[in-house]
Amino acid sequence: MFIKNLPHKTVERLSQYRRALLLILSKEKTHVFSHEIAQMLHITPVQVRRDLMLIGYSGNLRKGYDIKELIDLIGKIIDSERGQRVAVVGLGNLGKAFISYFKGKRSKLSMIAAFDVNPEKINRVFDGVPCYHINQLPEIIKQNNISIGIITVPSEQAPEIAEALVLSGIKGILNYTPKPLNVPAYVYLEEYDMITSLEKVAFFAKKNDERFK
Amino acid sequence: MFIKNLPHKTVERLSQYRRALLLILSKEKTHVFSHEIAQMLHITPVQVRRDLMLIGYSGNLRKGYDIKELIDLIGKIIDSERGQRVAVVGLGNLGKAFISYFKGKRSKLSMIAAFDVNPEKINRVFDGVPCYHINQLPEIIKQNNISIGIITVPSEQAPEIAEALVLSGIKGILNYTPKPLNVPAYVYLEEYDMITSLEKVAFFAKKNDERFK
DNA sequence: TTTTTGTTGTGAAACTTTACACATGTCCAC
DNA sequence: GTGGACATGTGTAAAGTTTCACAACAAAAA
Repeated sequence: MFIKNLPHKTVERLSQYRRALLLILSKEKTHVFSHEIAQMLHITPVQVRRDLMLIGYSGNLRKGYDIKELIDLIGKIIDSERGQRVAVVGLGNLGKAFISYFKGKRSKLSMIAAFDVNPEKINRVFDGVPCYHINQLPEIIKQNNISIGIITVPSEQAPEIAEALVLSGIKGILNYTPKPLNVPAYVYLEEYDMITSLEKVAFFAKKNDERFK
Repeated sequence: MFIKNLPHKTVERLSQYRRALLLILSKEKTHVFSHEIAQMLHITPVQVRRDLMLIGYSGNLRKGYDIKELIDLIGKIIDSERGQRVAVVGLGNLGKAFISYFKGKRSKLSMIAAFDVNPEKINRVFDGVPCYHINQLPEIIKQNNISIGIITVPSEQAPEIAEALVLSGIKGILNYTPKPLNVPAYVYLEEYDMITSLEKVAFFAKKNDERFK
């Protein structure tokens, strides 16, 4: 399913809508209003309607949106039909956290492999995900047609990991190290830095505090 | 130090500038150009200059920006003079990851406490941070004047934790659970959802892949 | 039948963030 | 000194995102 140029923020919210909707779907409740979705995510109803407009979904004027239909439509848009396989590089606390969070979430995304250098972790299975030595990365990525890589190694090693991932044919990278990475344009890169978001919270908390004093 | 309404994105970048600058500061290199900073973070030089303009910092036309001065100025703006104390609620993999990431980063932020319900973790020290039972949260938060809380508990428990944090006088919350929280306006709330960002990467990776095919 | 109520869908405005374009200034080379 | 090379600082435009305001409409109530 194709929608021309869906905004980044809308894509994020669609993922959240779907998860929220899955939680409230039941025999008794088959429809939902924009203000109900909005309330669950603490955003405005207009925002919800605008997002749904962008994906071309129409609700019922009196009953709201058909929950099941909407879940399916979001799936058609954000999921890949054939599914996508994911690997975590770096099985430290953060890598493990990701795998645990992921577990049980039914999804078109499947966590296939983890990589590390620690001999105690290699060739063992963590929460259903096998861990390999980083040397095997190209081989495993290619064999299993893994298209998404999550980098949770110490930041000094992030660039070489990214390069290895790119050379192995990865399509998207989620980088949790503070080291900004360089990848070709055909690889989608998302960077997230925990320290930065903590410093941001600290800044606005301080500011809020002054403002409300 | 006060700057009127610094944009959110600028605050995030300032935190990143500072970290990048700390890495390159040395006897030999005392100044830096906007395009050098830009290159390190993979953004445009104009963006860097605009951010520095917003915080009122002027560089030297020929030598660029004085690294040390700039680091100090950023500190004056984003740090709180008296420092801020941080606690992690939920000492699972994610909570541990946060503490480890944090360790060693000199900063005006100090990680003071962790909370959990698992008896094996309570009253032990992880990476220099003591872990308490969640029942002790209000007491410890108040006694230690902790102003920032990071929530890394299972998502069902997030709302009650948030409420406890707010009642204990917290000023900012960083929520890593997918459960959107409700907090009063005087508490700054930042939400980050790992699954959503993974689904986002998956979506744009898929799209990129189609585009470059 | 008519009015009231409450919802969706959306053009247009407002706000936020980034990029362009270029005036200004400094140093170096000649 | 005069011109060239190269930075900074910034008005303004552009792009991205959210919100306002309201038309359109369906069902229930009067």
